[in-house]
Amino acid sequence: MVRERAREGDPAFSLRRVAQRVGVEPAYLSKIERGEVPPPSEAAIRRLAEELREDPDLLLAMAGKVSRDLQDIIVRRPRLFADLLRQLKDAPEHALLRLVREVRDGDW
Amino acid sequence: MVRERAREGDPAFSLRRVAQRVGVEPAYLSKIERGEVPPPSEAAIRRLAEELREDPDLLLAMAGKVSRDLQDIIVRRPRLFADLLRQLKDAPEHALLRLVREVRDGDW
DNA sequence: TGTTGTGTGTAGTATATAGTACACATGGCA
DNA sequence: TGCCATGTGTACTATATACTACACACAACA
Repeated sequence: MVRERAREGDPAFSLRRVAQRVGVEPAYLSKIERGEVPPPSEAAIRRLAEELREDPDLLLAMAGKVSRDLQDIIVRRPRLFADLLRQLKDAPEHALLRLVREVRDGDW
Repeated sequence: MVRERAREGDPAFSLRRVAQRVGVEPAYLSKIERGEVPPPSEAAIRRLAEELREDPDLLLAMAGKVSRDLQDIIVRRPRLFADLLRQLKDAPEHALLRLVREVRDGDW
């Protein structure tokens, strides 16, 4: 579903070639793509993301996972970030975007 | 380290009694407390937290884990929350507290 | 028409995770 | 001093995770 797009016209993105570059067995990648097996490790997902030029956080999310570095951020100040996330859980998209922008630009 | 405090003077918080109520073997709880084994499952940590009247997010964090419900919040909008968390990673405590408060009070 | 590349089915495996079961030494206290 | 509760050491185990290895059917193409 992700690879297929890159594959259009480019044989370098055949399942076998990608699997080879990523370092997993073709049969395994095939099963991953069809959701026939549970998602691979974070490390494998990261290599896959790099190979497909996709956002690792996005691919990890598709696998129901959260990047270890993000988990570590939360783990260091669990109550603060737990509160924040649960409060933002159902916030509308535009509000979140604004918040991210404001925090980034430092005006808060 | 957590249980010990509750234990002061209260024999209901002996390792064996707590283990019994939480539903794990005393020997296992002993090893957990001394860090001799890897942290238990999220479910076991939650039962332990309830028994000790501690914040589950805090105990999970001590185990290097992040609550599944928080992970799910991120997984639903990975890019937004990934950005936000990484930007807030090194933010000073007071700034984070203010942000949490502002978001909670709705003035943003 | 044979070989080359494609995706996939089946079977097996190494390692990690998440514990249990039981025995043992120690200290209080009746 | 016999008993009971405490915490802990050793040995084992079931299940999940994260894959590999190999065989197979199909399509193109030289």
